[in-house]
Amino acid sequence: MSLSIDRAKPQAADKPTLYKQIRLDIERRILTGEWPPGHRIPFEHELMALYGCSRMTVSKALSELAQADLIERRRRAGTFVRRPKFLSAVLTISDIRAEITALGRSYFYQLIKCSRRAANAADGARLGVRKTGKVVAIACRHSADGVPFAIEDRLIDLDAVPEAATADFAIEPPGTWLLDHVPWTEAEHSISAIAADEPTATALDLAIGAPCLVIERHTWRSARTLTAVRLVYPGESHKLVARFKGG
Amino acid sequence: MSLSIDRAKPQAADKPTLYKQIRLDIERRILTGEWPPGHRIPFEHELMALYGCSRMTVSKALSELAQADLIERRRRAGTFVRRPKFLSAVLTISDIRAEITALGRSYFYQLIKCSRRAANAADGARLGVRKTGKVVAIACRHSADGVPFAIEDRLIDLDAVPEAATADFAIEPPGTWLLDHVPWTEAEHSISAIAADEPTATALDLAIGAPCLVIERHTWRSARTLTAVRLVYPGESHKLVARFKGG
DNA sequence: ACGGGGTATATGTCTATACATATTATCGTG
DNA sequence: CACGATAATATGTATAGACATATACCCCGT
Repeated sequence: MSLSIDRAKPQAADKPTLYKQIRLDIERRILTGEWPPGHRIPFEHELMALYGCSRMTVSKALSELAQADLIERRRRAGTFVRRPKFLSAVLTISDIRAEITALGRSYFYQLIKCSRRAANAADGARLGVRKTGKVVAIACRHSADGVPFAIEDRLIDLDAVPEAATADFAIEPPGTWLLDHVPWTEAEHSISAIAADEPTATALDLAIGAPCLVIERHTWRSARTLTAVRLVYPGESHKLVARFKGG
Repeated sequence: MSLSIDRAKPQAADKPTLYKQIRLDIERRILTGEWPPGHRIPFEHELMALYGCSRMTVSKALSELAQADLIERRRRAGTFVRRPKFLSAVLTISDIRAEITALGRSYFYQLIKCSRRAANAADGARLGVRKTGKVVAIACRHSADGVPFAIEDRLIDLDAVPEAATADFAIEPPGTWLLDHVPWTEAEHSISAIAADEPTATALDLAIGAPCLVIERHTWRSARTLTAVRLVYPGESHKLVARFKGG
């Protein structure tokens, strides 16, 4: 087909490649609402004619949009704009040390307690494992500019992470050490608010009953529990921010 | 090439398609740590030989992994396993009505206040717009099984969402109406914990000073503010759960 | 009216090939 | 040795064609 040659030369002028143009074009129509959720977007052969390109090219554009969950493709039926299922956001919870130093504040870490022991029933329940082996239990505190920032209460399964037995958590925070040494595949976060009990209030320098933000995180490597951690932040001075952009 | 024919017949036995097998295989090696961050994965021509397929096929597998941010591809240099940037999680905040009914609980919605007015300075600051036009201000309460679940305090920019002037928020919760009628491109969430003040405590049937989880969400469509909402949940009875799985 | 079976059709996967482009490696020259 | 031109190479984009597969739809018989 000579049309492809006609377009091939001025291609140097267009910065974006053809499939990316198509992808962005469709994306724009969806995000502006021109093609609302449920709308059937043109068939591949129609888009071929529209953009004057081969089917593989429009298919590549559509496949990427499908992978990004903006559209849904159904055989024989066509391709449809997806209803934004839920309002979802990518919540980035970085390592606390990195988070504090990124803000230009001084970081101070204090190990409160660190014990290696056989897991008891409570530990087993918290890690979600039946067979109880050895664990490391750590309590520590993170401070920024001398002010308590968060307290951390962590269990590490030594059967899954034997290297943790030799790590020195008096020097390096366990979260930082784990991120650097242990690959993980899945994590689950649970966020809630509590009133500070006496030990928490003392550790965070708050009044008893003050609101605190609690993040509990459970981390696995292919169905194997690695660690469970509970982080408590002063509620009114700490915010989690998550930003989502479509596309 | 006859090799492709050799593989074509037993293909009926293999459930996953060839490129998906390749994709999963590489994904597995990355997630198990066999190929750690920074590792250069085999060149396309090596993978072609390994799996006995064409370059387009391995390219498709690698492109999807690149889109999912598991690998990074550099011309002339090769393809490399990406270092997991941060511990990030996809936080799904669904529509409250959907969230409650999905749990099999009865949903009850109550409009407390709804006024259409010219934006004052506080409204402008909250919406992040300089030029103040008209807004809709809504206060309402969501209940599950007759128990207060969350209170909502929302501003909608009528210049950006003129249809909101005619919607009846006595019948349908504003969050649900917006999700169904207004496309958005960006959202930002901020999560914190507060102590319940008097009106909050009354509305949620809590003691004054009880910890509450607060989610503030700002939604845009291409840099244009649509709505800002503040949701307050009883802190100890509500949890946000975010799950992340690699790949 | 209803259900079953066949067919048309849109997407899904794959091949072989071609040329473009970015970037590294190499080589030659001052 | 420094440095700039040049070649080599891995990925990036695009094509035309082929066959696979799921399924919406029509038609037909009951």
